[in-house]
Amino acid sequence: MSTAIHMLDAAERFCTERGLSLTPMRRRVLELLVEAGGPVKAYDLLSALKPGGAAQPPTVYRALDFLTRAGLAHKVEALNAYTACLNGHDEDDPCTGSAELFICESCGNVDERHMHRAPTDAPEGFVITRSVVEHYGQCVRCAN
Amino acid sequence: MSTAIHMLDAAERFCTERGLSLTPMRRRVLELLVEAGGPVKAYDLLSALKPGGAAQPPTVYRALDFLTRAGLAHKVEALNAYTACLNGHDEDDPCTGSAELFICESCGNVDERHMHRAPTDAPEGFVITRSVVEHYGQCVRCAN
DNA sequence: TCACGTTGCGTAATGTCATAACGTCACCCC
DNA sequence: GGGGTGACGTTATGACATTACGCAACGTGA
Repeated sequence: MSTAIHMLDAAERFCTERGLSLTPMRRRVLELLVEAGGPVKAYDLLSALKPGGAAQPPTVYRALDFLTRAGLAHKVEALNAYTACLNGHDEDDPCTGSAELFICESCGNVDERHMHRAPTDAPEGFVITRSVVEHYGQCVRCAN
Repeated sequence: MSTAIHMLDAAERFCTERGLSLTPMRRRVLELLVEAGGPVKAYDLLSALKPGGAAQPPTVYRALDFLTRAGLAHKVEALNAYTACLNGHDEDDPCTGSAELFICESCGNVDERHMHRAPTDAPEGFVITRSVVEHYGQCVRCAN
């Protein structure tokens, strides 16, 4: 799958440009997320990392923390899982950290939109710093 | 606070009308959520229930499951916490289960809007069954 | 009236998700 | 070459949630 390689290369460039260090461990975790193509649990990543050095929880959580801070991955709150950011990080469209996720409960696929719109019906004067928006249902393939 | 009592009475009527049984345990948990006026952790509810019979996790989780299914409470996914549904359940505006939450990170207050709008930018043909929408930031009082 | 299914809750144990606290190593930089 | 910093290993623990089993209360229909 060349798209996966492309995404990793893009991530590499993305980090270099910003002085972030995409270490082997972080790159490996991102690679696993990209390969999965959907939400992955932290402990599943942990298992996947094992063959080649016994990894402990903090290792993978630190990597996930870096990736989510950098905008290269998102946490799926309602699943306690993590997914690679689908955005091309090689364009001038860096991920802001507030993505709108569409999660298919049948095939596990995740589609991602970046929120351009602010909620029109926010309480008077409420200042939003972070949003969690996750839609669950069925993608077009599974709905039929 | 008479609003709390009003909310519990409304919940009582809401359940009666629908053949749901708001048992003492469920009522007590809802009461604690209403009193808190913001997100509460399951284990905090558990502690609050203790004096008067040692409660175990399943007890409170069962009550929360009932309340969320009935639409009387919501889970705040990003906090692993629960909050009473602010909607008046005595009007013809039953909670659909998909609320949009505005959570103040300073004072912990939660404001709630019901989503009337569907996302305009959903993937082609995606059928949404459930949405999680949580905005974090500062309410108008804390922002100043 | 009694057998039977259903519902709600008690209880013990366990599973799952995440972090704290500490040490070490490599690197950079003056 | 001392000192700060960042990344990661390691051990232990904390925080959140569920499984599995049992029993009592209640309603229903034979």
